[in-house]
Amino acid sequence: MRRSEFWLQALRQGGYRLTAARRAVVRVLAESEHTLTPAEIYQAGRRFYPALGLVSVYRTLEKLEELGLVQRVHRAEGCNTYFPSAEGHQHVLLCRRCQQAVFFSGDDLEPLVGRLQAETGFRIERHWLQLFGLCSACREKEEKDDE
Amino acid sequence: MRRSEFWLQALRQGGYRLTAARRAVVRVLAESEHTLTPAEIYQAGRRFYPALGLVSVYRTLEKLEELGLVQRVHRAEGCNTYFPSAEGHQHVLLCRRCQQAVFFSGDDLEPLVGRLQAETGFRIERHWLQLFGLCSACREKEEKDDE
DNA sequence: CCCTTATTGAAAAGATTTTTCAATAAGGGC
DNA sequence: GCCCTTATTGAAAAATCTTTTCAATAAGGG
Ligand SMILES: [Mn+2]
Ligand SMILES: [Mn+2]
Ligand SMILES: [Zn+2]
Ligand SMILES: [Zn+2]
Repeated sequence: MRRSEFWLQALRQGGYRLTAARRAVVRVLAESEHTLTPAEIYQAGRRFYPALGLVSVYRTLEKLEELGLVQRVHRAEGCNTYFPSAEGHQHVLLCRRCQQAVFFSGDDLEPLVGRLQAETGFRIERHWLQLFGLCSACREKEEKDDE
Repeated sequence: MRRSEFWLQALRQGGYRLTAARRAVVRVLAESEHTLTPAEIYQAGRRFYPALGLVSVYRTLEKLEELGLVQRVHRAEGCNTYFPSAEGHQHVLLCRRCQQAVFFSGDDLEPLVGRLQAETGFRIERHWLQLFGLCSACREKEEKDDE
């Protein structure tokens, strides 16, 4: 099943109605390979549903986040971009130029977490890990710019 | 040398004047063990210098960040808290209840980064790592609340 | 002790997000 | 299919947070 269909179904099961506004937001974000701001989702969404309001973008994001389907992605330049949530324990690798986002897994923080719990007395409950760099397409473009 | 003295000296060397507003911000943030918002710095700063303006807090944070002395700390509840910068390669462990922040080092992400560069074609340049939990004091308080 | 000018706080402006509200339409029950 | 209830909508207003403007002030080199 496509991710957007799954999201629509999850919204329904969460007791929410399926509206044109929600369909537009889901269509834009569920299939995106890039993190998107509310304003970007709004712009893109209006191509599918021109009456879409920015308020409904915010409201739909809120519901998708609550259902665990969407996550907020923070960056140095701004903390209001959104992306489909990881499935299972994954984090994102982000291109600083084009905002492409790729999931990865396999961080092995257990030893570190264990050691720090012992040393600091904290009970460690969660962690954020994000990797930043340049995707291969942007690396080529950047080299071209340097000439 | 105390961290606040060092910061004042660094501001001077950066070509900035030492004013009462800057001294107040430095005094509050340099010795803090907790991440602080601009509004919290403003409130605390006014106890040392009642004429302090919120604008000067923002402007001082901007300079301290530019000099690499202060870093912004992001959390789920908000992305506008500040804390002294790590020295060398360190990250922070944060208490979700009292905002206490503790530096740590020793994350070993090299193997992961190497593997992902090969797999994805990204050139990975930096990473964010933050650990969240409960400090020991807050753990006790939370247990008491549960009774 | 000047003099230049960086810096200040207050107020205004900008940017982003949330709330309010009357109109609309989703979708369960018939 | 057709109601009827009420969740949802978009526009406008309000609330928040941050930045800019500006005339007054004070830092600090000479
Ligand atoms: Mn992990
Ligand atoms: Mn690290
Ligand atoms: Zn890229
Ligand atoms: Zn704590």
